[in-house]
Amino acid sequence: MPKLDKEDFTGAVYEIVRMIPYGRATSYGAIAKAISHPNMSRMVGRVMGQCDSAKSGIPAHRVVNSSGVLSAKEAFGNSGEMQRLLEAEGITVVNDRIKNWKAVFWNPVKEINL
DNA sequence: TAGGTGACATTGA
DNA sequence: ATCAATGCCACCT
Repeated sequence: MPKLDKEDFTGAVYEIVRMIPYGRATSYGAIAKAISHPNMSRMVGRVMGQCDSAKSGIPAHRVVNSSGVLSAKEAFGNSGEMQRLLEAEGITVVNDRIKNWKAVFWNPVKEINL
């Protein structure tokens, strides 16, 4: 398995997030697993927080926690910006939670190994 | 250099 | 639904 430096880890996370299809979303843990680091969900979150989603072209709004809750919305400059972006893609969000999360969830591991 | 604290989490009770 | 325990890394003192 590939040994990832912190920069490589960051880059890997970026790639995964960019792969997320329109109208879908995934979780931090899923991304961590996708790069062979099942316990680094929080690091993924940290990377997302540091990355400038708008500038990097990374749809960070498609990344939520395992329950489909928008934990990161405040990182978008707050005020439901994240929710708005998701709804713009056809994802329904209620009380900071993605509706029908099970169906919206996108599994990166499947796509990568494929 | 070493140690302590925090983080966009996850899981189980 | 809410609370507590766990674990890994990055950053600051």
